[in-house]
Amino acid sequence: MAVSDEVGSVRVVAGEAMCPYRLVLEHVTSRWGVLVLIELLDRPHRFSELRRAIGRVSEKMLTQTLQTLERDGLVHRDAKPVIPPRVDYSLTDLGREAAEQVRGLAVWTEARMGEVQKAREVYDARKRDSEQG
Amino acid sequence: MAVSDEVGSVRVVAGEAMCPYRLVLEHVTSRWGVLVLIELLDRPHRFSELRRAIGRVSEKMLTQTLQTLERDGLVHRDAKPVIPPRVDYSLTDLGREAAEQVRGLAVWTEARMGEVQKAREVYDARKRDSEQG
DNA sequence: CAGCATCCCCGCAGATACTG
DNA sequence: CAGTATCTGCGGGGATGCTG
Repeated sequence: MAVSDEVGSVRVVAGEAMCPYRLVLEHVTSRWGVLVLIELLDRPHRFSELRRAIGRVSEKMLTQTLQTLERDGLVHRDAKPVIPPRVDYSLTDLGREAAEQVRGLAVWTEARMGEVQKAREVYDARKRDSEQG
Repeated sequence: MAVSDEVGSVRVVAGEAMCPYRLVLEHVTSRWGVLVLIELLDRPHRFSELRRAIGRVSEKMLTQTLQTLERDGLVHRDAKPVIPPRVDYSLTDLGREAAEQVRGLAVWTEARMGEVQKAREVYDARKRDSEQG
């Protein structure tokens, strides 16, 4: 078979076909990545602690998110060889830096959330007016 | 038709069924939202300027992102009634605050990108070893 | 408890065509 | 130029079941 027949099917993990800058940015700003980083900034967590703390995250997505962050060197995974298994996740130094940036965003969001919601109401009201009136 | 037949199809905009806090956070950390905010922090942009500046964003996604950010009161849309149409997008005061937080993340990412990539190589190498060796 | 494997849905996002 | 409208795929992500 010709090599050219293969290239079409060559596939890296979704989204990897972009510049490294955006790739890293997307990992730390990913839906669950953001929440994981913020939680871990507080203190190390076990897997199930993270699940409870974040809430409404599936096992699969949490695992996936943690693996991505670990691979990027932001999260440290400490699996203790005991029964039942116990795995602790914590931030690396690099991860702590990232998490602090993310926290800035989170703090801002919490502070301004009300204003955002008001802005939405204004926007929606205007839109209704321009459509009906 | 019974109302109960309808409820299944009742659908708000995707992802709206979550707490407002996360919702706002997801808008500003969204794939294109991040990049738009950063670009606009520099200066106001026209629609096509944004497209070029960001690169590889479809018209549709850019429009959608801008509408979301406008609705949230982060971006101001100034449509001038001229032909050909000219629309300028800029940050509101609220948007500027958000954008500055996002920029922190972007600056960090650019600075530490190299370390992240190294961490990945280490991770991948370890994984290969543990699988083969 | 912490994960992996599998199945499957639906919604994000790109492509295309059209409008003011 | 700056959008809307419509179609389509494919991959994110949830649900479930199983393993060490």
